Amino acid sequence: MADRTGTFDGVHRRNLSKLLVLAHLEGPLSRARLTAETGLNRSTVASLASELADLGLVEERAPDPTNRVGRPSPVVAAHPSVQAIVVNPEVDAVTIAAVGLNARIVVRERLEVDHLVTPAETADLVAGVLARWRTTELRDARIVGVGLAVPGQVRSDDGLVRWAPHLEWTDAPVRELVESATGLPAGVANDASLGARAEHLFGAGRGVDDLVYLNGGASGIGGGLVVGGRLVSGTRGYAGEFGQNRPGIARQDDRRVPDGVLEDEVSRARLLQVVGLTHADEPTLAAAIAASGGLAVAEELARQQRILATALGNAVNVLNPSLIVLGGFLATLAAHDAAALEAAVAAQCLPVASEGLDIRVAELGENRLLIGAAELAFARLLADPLAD
Amino acid sequence: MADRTGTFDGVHRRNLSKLLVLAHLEGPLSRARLTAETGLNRSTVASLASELADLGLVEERAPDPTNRVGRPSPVVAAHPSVQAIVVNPEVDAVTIAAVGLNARIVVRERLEVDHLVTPAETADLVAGVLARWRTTELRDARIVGVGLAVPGQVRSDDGLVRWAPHLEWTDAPVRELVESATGLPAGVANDASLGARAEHLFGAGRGVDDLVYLNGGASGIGGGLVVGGRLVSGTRGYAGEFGQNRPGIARQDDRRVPDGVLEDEVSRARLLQVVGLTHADEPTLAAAIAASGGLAVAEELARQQRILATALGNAVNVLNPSLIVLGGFLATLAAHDAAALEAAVAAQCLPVASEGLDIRVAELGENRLLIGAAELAFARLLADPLAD
DNA sequence: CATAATTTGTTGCGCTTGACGGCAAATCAG
DNA sequence: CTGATTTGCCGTCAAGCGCAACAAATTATG
Repeated sequence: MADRTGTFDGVHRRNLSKLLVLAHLEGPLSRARLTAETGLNRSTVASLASELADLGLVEERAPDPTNRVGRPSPVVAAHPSVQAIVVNPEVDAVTIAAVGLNARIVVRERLEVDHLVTPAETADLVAGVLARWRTTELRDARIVGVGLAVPGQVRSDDGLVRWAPHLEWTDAPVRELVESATGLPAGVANDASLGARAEHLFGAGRGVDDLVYLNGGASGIGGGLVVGGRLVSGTRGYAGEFGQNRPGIARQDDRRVPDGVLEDEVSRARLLQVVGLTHADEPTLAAAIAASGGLAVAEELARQQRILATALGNAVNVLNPSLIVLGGFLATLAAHDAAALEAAVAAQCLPVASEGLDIRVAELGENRLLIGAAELAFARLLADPLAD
Repeated sequence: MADRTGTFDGVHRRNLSKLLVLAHLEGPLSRARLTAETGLNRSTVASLASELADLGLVEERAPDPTNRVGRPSPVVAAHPSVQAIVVNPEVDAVTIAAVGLNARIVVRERLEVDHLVTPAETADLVAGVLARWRTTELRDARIVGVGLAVPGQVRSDDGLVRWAPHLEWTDAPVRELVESATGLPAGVANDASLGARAEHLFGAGRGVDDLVYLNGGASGIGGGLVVGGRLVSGTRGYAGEFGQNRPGIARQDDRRVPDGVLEDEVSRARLLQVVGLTHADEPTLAAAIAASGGLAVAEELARQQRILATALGNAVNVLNPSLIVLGGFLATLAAHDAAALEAAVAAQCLPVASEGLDIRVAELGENRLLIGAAELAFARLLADPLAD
């Protein structure tokens, strides 16, 4: 009905939210820091914090021993037993984990599969694992929801997976399937977007308000963008598909695919091929590249960097971010000659737009998607801790 | 010091702001509609509205005669005598106008110049015109600030014009110059960004939360983007420079400039050339194109559409907007064969991303930049009507 | 033309909730 | 052990919104 914005109740809820978000994002914080951070009154923070504690959403612990003058301030921490179940279905496995409100992974299980899982199978797998965990690791946990990171386009309204090419899912109502299998509210989003969110909140993009994130995987390039501190989803949730872009290619002989898209030209498969591997994880590929002194390898790296630089330059012109975060094989590609990439990007965009632009490698490891997906499940709670 | 967010005072200020913004954007509104729109209580709206009236920011008029049952509701309208001075320096002229809080242009004057104006000259021109107006048209006006729309890159922190190539301004502190010449607070921004803001708030993009705006001018292509209902400025304010992008060009012989950018390939000058004109305003160019049955003209239009479609497809992949607004000669280019352009864009981006995508022509005429610039001047007032 | 129905302004009251100030508590410096 | 400093705790205060009852102004109905 009414969105309580503008009323007193709304203020209260927003203040609770603000505290909980701080505890969630910044980790354990003293009450004193919370008052400083929120600008609220000491007494107000005290009452809000104890309200959150009563709700079981935060723990108030004894003060940390600090070496400063004055009365020690109790530490407020997001309650670790408030948890989200997160799911990442892939071609060869389904990873399921539980993530605490303190953003730490509690349990994690990778279920290898010998065939492509269907949406219904995925839901059943989640329900099964959850039922087992509920009697063991998560006996005392309070599970607030499920977040799914899906390699495909997900409609944000209803979580419908419109198309996940590698899983061969089309218009899959996986959100509803998971909700009815588990009895928990679920959220679904594109995996790369969730990676962007994770890197923004907990990784290389901490505290940065405008960033572009690109991840290079085995099957293509995905991404996400943060504008003004908020993850961009677009109208329907399909934003961030950098891999499908067609960047300019200045040298005609740099092109491999006629009318190809970015991920046709800048691809992990081509890197593997040129170093003579068929399958390899990222460290192995990076090592192989570093070890190789071959001209062909150097050529291919330079070619891919040139095309990537144009794509990044385009993004910089349009979005004027202060940071570009590269993950997966794009991190390997960038790390190989970071200065060259930075220079190429700067050369391909408006001079002022690249001022103060930083290009960094993603920090979070393989848990990135899980942490991002947990944000989906925590979103409601964080936005309004009183919304049951 | 503290940003009063989260306190009661903050609620009050936000509510005042909400009402004023509604009156500003939606035009005159009944108090009844305001209560519905804000979700606040009748009595609250009454008190807020009369507070705004006391501040001289809105007028409360007698009810409009409506044919509906029930007691008529007084109409609240943004006060037209609360005004902004707006300035648009160009190569051949400086346009100065006064815009009311009701978003209507009160006075407008185009001062032709026979040389490139300097920032200091611009400031003097503004101060001179303003002084004259203050004794005539604007005798009873309450001028709250100045907004400048500059064709160049403007740093958002301090309004420094980093580079305006056609005006030949470099690192021009035009904001400070105007502020000290007029004694009014001033804001400066890129002209195309302000065009995007105007089209978003009052033009083809009304009510649309995610849109991309591209304007084709004589000297290039500028643009702006709205994400989640907010104009994107980027870290330093340089966002929206679509004209400097390098989109993929599938057919090699479509390229005119080696390693050229979008505005090298998709250009008004090339259109003029192919129809055999040297100078023409937009209607003249459009008429010439429509009149010409020549193959060369059709070829050039199709070529430019192809390249534009790739650039737009890239933007759609990344931003998933629900609307693309085209202005200037890009509107002419699009109108020539709208279906072809839509199809080409859809073919160049992820299928789901173009679902429900609309491509429209800009609605606001030559006053677009002025109305956008007024938003700069009104921003403070609208965000916090009590902030003196 | 009179009465009913409907919508909305007006008024006074109450309640929620954050700010404020005084005091106590807990630490460190010397 | 004393003073300084920081912070928690508690009682009081007040700003401002919701609410409900009533009044006012219009249309619908017979």
